[in-house]
Formats: sequence, C-alpha cells, structure tokens
Amino acid sequence: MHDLRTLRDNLEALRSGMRRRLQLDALAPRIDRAEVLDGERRSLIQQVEERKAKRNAVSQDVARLKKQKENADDLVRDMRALGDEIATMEERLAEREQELGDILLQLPNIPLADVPDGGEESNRVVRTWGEPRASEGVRPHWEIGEQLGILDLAAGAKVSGSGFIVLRSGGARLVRALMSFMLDLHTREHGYEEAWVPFLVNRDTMTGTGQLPKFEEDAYRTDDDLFLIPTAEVPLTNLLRGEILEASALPRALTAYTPCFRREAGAAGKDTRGLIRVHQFDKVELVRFAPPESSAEQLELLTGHAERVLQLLGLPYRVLLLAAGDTGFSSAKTYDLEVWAPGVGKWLEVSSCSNFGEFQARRANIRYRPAPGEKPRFVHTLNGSALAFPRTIIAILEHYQRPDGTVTIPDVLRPYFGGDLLA
RNA sequence: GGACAGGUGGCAGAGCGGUUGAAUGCUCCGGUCUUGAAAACCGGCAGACCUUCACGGGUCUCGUGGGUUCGAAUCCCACCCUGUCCGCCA
Repeated sequence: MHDLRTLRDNLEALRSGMRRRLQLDALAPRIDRAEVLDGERRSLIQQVEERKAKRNAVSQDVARLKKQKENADDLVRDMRALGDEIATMEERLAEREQELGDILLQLPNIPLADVPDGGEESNRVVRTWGEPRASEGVRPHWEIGEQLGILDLAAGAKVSGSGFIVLRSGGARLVRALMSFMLDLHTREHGYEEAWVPFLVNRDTMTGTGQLPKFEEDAYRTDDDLFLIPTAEVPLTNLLRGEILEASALPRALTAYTPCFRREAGAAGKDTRGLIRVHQFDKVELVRFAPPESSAEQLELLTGHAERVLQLLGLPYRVLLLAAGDTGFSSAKTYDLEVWAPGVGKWLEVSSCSNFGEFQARRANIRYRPAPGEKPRFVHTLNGSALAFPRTIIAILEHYQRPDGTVTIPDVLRPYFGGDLLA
C-alpha cells in the first residue's frame, strides 16, 4: 500500500466507524500500532529529507570546485559519511512503512451511516417483488435437473471433483442464453460497455479490489503466481488501475461475463447441495466508477439494473440491506438480492450490489480530476452481480416447474434459448 | 522457449555522470488580435510524499528493484513489459 497519507485519514474514521462492527476489539490495537508507526515514519522522513537536501546542495559545490580545478576532498569525505547515515535511516524507514502497509491492507472498509448496526440477524428486507411460489409439490432442482438430463453432478465430480458440475444439452444452452440475455440487457438498455477480460490475474490486481492479502486462501492460485478470478469485478475494476479519469468520463459503467472460481474453504456441508454452492460458476457482473457525491444514488441505480434481470425473468425476489457485521471486507454498503427457490424452500443470494466508496480506488489508485487543473481525487467504485447463473438456474427450474417435471422457459429467454420448454 | 531491438512528460521525440523534472514539436487550457472562426502571438499544462495558518520550503519519480558514486534519466546487475524474427500451437 503506497498511499499512506490518505489511508491515515481513515484511521480516525475506522476508530469511530468500527464501533458499528462486531470485530472492533480485534481492530483497535492494530489501529493504535498503525498510528505509532505513522508518527515514526514521518519523523524519519523529515530527518532523511533534511540530509538529502544538504547532500544535494553540497554536490553542487563539489561540481563547481572540480570545474575550477580546486580540491573538494573534504566535502566528498563529509558527504560519504552523510550518505551512510541516510542509508541506515532509510532502512529503518522502510521497515516502518512495510509494517504500516501490512496493517492498513488488513483494515476493512467503514460502513456508511445508513447501514444498520449488528450482524446477520440485523439485515433488513427493504422490498420484495413478485409472489413467492408455495413449496408444496415442487421438487428441488437437483432432482429435476438430473431427471431432465441437463444437470450431471456425478460427471462434474469425476472430471474435477466435488463442487464442480456439468450441464448438458438444454442446461448448457440455458447458460448460453442467460449470458447473451443479461449482456444484451445491460449494454442496450442500461448503458454498460461490454468487456471480455482475462480469467487469470496477477497479485497487484487481486490486491487492488481487496481479495488480497486477507483472503488469499479463498482463491485458486497457479504456480506462476496468477489467480483464477473469484468474480469479474476483479479484472473489470482493475482495468482502470493507476489511471486519472476526466470528470466528464464519469460515471463509467462496465459489464462482463466471466466464470468465477472460489475455493469455498470451510463451506463444505452447508447449503452445498446441487447448484447452490460450487467452485466454478458463471456470472455477469456490473461495475461502475462514480464521483463521491453520486455514489449513493449510483448504488440504487446499479441495484435496479440487477433487479431488472430478475423482473424480466419473472422470478420473485427480495432485497436485503446488509447490517454492518454482515457487510463484506471491502464494502461500505451492500444490498443482497435473494431469489425465491420453492424447491429447496429458501431465499438464495443471486446478486450482491455494493458501494465500496474510495476503498478500492485507494488500493488500485483510481482517480479522477474534478475540473481541469484541479488535484485528482479518488473515485468511488461499485459493483454487483447481474446475475450469478447457478442460483438463477435453480430458481428457473423450481419456479417454472410443471407437475410433469418439465420446465417452462421464461419469455425473455426463449429467443436466446431457442425454445419454450425444458423437457 | 530461442535471438535481437527497445522502454523518457497526454502523444511524438532529444538528452557528454554534475542547476535536466527533464530540450523541441504536437495536443490541451487561458489570454491578445478578429464581427466570428482559423492563423499568428503571449502565458500555462505531471504526480506523490514531508513541512507551513498561509506565502512558501524540501524530498522523490525518466519500466521495476538493487548496485557503483560526493552526485545517476545517463554506468553495472536482476526482473517485468513491448516490438521483430525463429520455434511451438487453439
């Protein structure tokens, strides 16, 4: 983490903001330590730069003397000693900055003021859309899927292992249909630019969006230190890493389909049946970059874009405002979209729409210039799934299930799917 | 994977180890002139960090990291990236 000064501005906010979180006790000592380190760091910088200024000035003198063929040995000897002094101080400085950076990268984002206190139990349902179908007589998707020959869990286990699935014939075609339908909707009606991005990314990219260093064990990593993306948010947001955008270029909206890879360490056995939780799944993602003053409304807009997918598919869902303790590490405010799956009798998260404030922009150094000539400021980043495929497929298989076990294809998907029935 | 070539400011493109954070041109911004525009002319135009109430002062950055040196864009080493050719290949 390089932007230590601006990060330091966050320390006070974290101090107060973390009261809203459950893990405050664990964070407080680290914040205190960071402040000590920062004080030492600045003191060292002052001392080092003072000496460097001296050395620069004397070096000019040396040059002048040599030009005039005069002896400068005394000055050179003094500067050699000063150089050694600078070197040891810089060594100490580097140690402080290393430790400080490590701490700062581990500090979570601060929830916005309108995020409820408390943990998962304090999540708030802000609205519900559609009529949830009664569960009576509806079979879970894994039964229907296997019966229709579109879902092959055994094949996935054989080819790769538990947590990997194979979709066949109509199931595979359904994936292709969802991909095109969602991308067309977002590019044609919601104004997103479509991108096709790498599925393997480097360490800097993973750090920029907040997956690293804290969550390295959640990601698949290759021998040459590349990571399989857990979401398209990672490559999409990092497309603008290190850039300074013109104010007129905001808000910027990007969308992409990608597969997503998650190790889901520790999740075994819990809600993992069928398609509910898998190591590789498909998703269309929305990412927005906005000026700070409009990010709140941009989150509502983006969430609306994700909801629109569910509405067009005719799938009943509800919108949850996550409480502080349930909000992710990088997020300042998150809405979860949960679709109703009558076969498994549960609301399933199909989208998570978040406002990250400056959190990711600081790490990835994404800024914009409010007006020509003004200093660059950090943008706010937002993103949301729209939508994740497996649970959307679950909802389709269960919500549109007919008594004979066949499944009606939602109207909007029929042109893409090339039919109106899964049978 | 192998062999060469190269990585300098928004772009193009200079740069004998010593006022080079960086010539020059273009773009862009402001101004003069003009009925308006163009042209011409004048001026401005990187970022980060430390410090200051402020004016200002200071440090760093010429792909990245290390080294040599009193002093590095300039010399040495490693790595990364780009281009060209060869090999391989969807």
